[in-house]
Amino acid sequence: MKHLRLFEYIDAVVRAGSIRRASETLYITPSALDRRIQQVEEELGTQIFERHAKGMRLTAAGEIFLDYVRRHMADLDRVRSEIEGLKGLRKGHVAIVASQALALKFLPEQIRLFRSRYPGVSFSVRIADRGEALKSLIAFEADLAVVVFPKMSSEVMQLIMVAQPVVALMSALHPLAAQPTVRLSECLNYPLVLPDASLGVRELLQPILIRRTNKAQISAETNSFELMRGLLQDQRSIGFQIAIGTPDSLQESTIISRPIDERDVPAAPLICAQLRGRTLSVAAARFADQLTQQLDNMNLSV
Amino acid sequence: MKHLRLFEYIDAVVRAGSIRRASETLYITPSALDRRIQQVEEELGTQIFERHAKGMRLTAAGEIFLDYVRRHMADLDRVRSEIEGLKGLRKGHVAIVASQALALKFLPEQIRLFRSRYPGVSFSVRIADRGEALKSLIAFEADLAVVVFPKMSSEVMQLIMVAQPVVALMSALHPLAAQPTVRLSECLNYPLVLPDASLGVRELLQPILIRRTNKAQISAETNSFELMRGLLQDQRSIGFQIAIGTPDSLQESTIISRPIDERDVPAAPLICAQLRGRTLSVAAARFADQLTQQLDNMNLSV
DNA sequence: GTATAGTGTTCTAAAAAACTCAACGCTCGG
DNA sequence: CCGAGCGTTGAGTTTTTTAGAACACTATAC
Repeated sequence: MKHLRLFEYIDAVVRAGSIRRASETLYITPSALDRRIQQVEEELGTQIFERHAKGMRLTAAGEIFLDYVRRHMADLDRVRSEIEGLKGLRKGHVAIVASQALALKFLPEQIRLFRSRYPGVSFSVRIADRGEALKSLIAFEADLAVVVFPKMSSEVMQLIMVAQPVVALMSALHPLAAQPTVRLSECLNYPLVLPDASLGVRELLQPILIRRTNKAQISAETNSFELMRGLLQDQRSIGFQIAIGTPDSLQESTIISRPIDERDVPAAPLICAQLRGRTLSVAAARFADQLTQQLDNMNLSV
Repeated sequence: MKHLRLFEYIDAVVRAGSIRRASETLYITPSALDRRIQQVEEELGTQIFERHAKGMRLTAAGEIFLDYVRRHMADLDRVRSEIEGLKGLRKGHVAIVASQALALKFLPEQIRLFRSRYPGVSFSVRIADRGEALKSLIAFEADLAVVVFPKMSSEVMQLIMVAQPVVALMSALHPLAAQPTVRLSECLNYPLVLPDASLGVRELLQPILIRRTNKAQISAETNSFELMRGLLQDQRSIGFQIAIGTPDSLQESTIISRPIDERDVPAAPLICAQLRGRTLSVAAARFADQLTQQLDNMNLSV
């Protein structure tokens, strides 16, 4: 929409941190950008930005105004979506930020399912760690967050939570692959490939591993489950993941998962959340419905 | 603010009901107005207005969009107010819609009290009947409503309610003026000046009067308490009002009030309300605080 | 029926706003 | 002390918005 170009300008300047950098992403000149910001400040009767030698920082008034700007932009998206919704959700967009565990299987399946019913709805999915995911919600960059073991804040509203058991990942040719379930102590006999601190699973394992630190041999730490699966091809190493993020054993995968005995490792909370007080677009709200329903079913079957 | 001129245009067209009438209040030509509306409709991909021979009516999509427009105009007011609030509420505005009973004493006192603390805050007060008052809230024309015996809707949020006893009004020279309190049956011996159906007090009296319709002699019905007080100068007639709306007996008023026995007439609910889900401006919120506090004190002392 | 008064709309040109380009003054870090 | 980055300004250009008059349409009154 034409009339909120000004809002996009302000938002861009905040994100870029300076007029000149923002002007590049906006494809306009710094002078034009500067003038419009000055105009707003004049209309408000207050400085929105502190001018600094290396850029612009928001003032207290600017923080208030930025919040208004972002809410306003997100709200217009919702309005457009609702208007489209009058015609049966033919168009729409859902912006998701999610933990890595969901990138392999869960989200692709869910999006495929949703788009089979609503082909006109498009998706943008950003994979991020738990901290960044919630930040994205607050900055109105994402409609929904699906995150493993997040540290919740009061600004974020939890839509559903399911407990996800932690599983051990290994090559199909691994000695432990023959067992239906494994004990954590068995895993410690093999080299471990651990998720790093940015991932939720690690936070669950950490206190347990510390107690047995002399037994465990940590061969690698990574923030990429893809890399982890690659390392497991040595047929010796063992990795960890939550159940929902494991490769589908039906497909010809060389990596398999085995549940870890519940007594050894507690389940990981997986939550779906949105920004508190925000009204989601029709498309996002309906996708959230689908997610909560599917996750709920999953919860019951476990 | 410059960038929401478009919003004001749309709002004005809705209020005026036609482009030409709206263009007069906006001081622009109908053609300019028409073009910008068409531009919005093109950007939204939908008609916002139904074109009718005698004007424009909102479509379903238009209703959604108008709600967005009005919410955001009100929200910008709040944002500006909050920014001013950073400097100690030096400026601000509160728009009130209230029942007639409050126009004589209560609201003037409250506004005087508030402005003694915050001289920079201005007020606009519209006196309206119960139906119109709530409509004003919903149309974002007023921040707060103070109404006698309103029929609440789910869109409106009640901030406080106090029970207001109904009192009889009469000349200071009236036969009943000698008594500290009166019974309703005593009043029926005199000509009655009744508030009309648009006023809350009438709704309380109506079922009681119907039962004694043969005894009561109704000399006048009016929607103006001012007129009522004028009619009472005959030293015979009796009028009705809620306690908060009666003239101050300390001042040299020729009209006095006497409580009616509680067994005869139930108390009238007086409520202060705002639009549900709306965040008030700093000034309006603080005035609402004052109102609820004062009303609450009043409630305890009764 | 037909005139009429109201409506939305389109065409033109003019006014206003937004933007570009080039230059300036400033502050920081090497 | 200098250079790289920053925000800012002035003059000129482009785009957007508005004005004014004319047109097409539809209810309503006569």
